[in-house]
Amino acid sequence: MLDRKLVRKDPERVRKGIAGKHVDFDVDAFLAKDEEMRDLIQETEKLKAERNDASHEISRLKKEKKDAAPIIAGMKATSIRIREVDEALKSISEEIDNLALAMPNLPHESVPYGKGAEDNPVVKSWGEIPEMPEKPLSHWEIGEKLGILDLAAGAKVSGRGFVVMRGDGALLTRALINLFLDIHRKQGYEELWVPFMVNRASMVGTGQLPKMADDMYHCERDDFFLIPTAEVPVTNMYRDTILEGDMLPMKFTAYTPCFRREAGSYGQDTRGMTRVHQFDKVEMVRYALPENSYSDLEVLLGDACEVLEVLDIPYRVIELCTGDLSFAAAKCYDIETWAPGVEKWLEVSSCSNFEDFQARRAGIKLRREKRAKPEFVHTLNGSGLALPRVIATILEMNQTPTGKVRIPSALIPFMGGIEYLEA
RNA sequence: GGAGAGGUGCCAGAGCUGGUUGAAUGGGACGGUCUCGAAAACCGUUGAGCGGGUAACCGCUCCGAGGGUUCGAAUCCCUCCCUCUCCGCCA
Repeated sequence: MLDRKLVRKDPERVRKGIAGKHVDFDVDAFLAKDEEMRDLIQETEKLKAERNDASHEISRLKKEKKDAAPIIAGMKATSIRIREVDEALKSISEEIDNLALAMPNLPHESVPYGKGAEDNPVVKSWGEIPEMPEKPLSHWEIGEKLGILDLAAGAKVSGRGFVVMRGDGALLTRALINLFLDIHRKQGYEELWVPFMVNRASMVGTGQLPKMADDMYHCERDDFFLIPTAEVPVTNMYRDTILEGDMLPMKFTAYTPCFRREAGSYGQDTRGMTRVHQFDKVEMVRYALPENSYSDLEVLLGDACEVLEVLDIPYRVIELCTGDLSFAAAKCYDIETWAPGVEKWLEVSSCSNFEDFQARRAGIKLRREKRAKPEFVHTLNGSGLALPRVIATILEMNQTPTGKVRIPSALIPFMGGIEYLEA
């Protein structure tokens, strides 16, 4: 959510920011409604002040055993009017709230302007892509050959977009989760284990709702949502909370499965495990002081990159341009690894600064000094990392001419000493 | 799932026979007096959101959430959520 006062005061800046994201939003219609609402607020408040005065008067008269009937009779009309105005006010503020929730965050001034993914600049590259066999196999071919990835089984028990990992494949998943969490703990993140289903307020808090409703799995009976990322439970832990100034910064890491309907992406990545409905991810979430959030974003990005460096996997970092930036983000870096089998860069991490956008929605504030006015915190998060794409990269990048897959050395201790995946 | 108890300010805890109660009292925290310093004691301060105003300030709302009754509700009624105790069921 944006600061409503900012929208009033500097609509031009808001219009520009929204336009940069290529989102359709009528700022003027919003402002018109906002003004209408403020008129109603003033009317009802005036009436209520009247009513409060009369109430005191009635109370006084009754105590003095005097007749209050005339005032009471007079207040009946006022009361009815208050009810009418409040009703109108309620309906218009609901409209405004819905509009406000659909207004995207504004890109940070440092974000390059662009239309879409093709305009995202590469800002960093690390490692060398090793020499590959003539025709590198895709991860699903390797996975099936080694018997560690069973897509048919996944399709049978659940459906398309679900995978079964078996044997050393299952072990690989577990090993990666452990390695990732260990790295983040060393980086100073507090490890959390959180619910995988959350309530509606949490989904609104981090910005998944109402905009992305179609991409979420919903348990209607209990109105629970399967989390699309650990960001949701971790960021919402402090929903409607005023933090003490010295609590910041806070940083958390959590492993969770992630559930996504991928409603808008039919036809993309239809094979393999690079786009599935359920996947595993280790996430980092930071609560930052506003003045530090951008330096924190760089640190967060570095913390995610470190995971790939530990695994000795080459990567590149791209900065999302305005047009490719997600709804809630003010600035975002994606980390991508090369998958020679599918000949694609895979997004294994996304590190974003939401500034106070989520904090406003979720009501996460901080009080710097004892009696200071609470202000909104900044929230950030980044994947560290998304498992299936890392696995795809490892399988494709580390495949040998003899059909084996070399396990990155840092991972071997987590794999019970296994150095190669082989049939 | 069944039975009961309860959800009030930073915490504890009154109020709940409807009427200056945003809320007693205690604790904590902060500021001050006292002291060489500290403790104790004493005095004072101590919620958030919204609207109006350059500001000082003024007004409105909030006692789990949402409705209702009433001139007026923390206080009465209804629905929902959550917590605790007991029973049942269960990994």
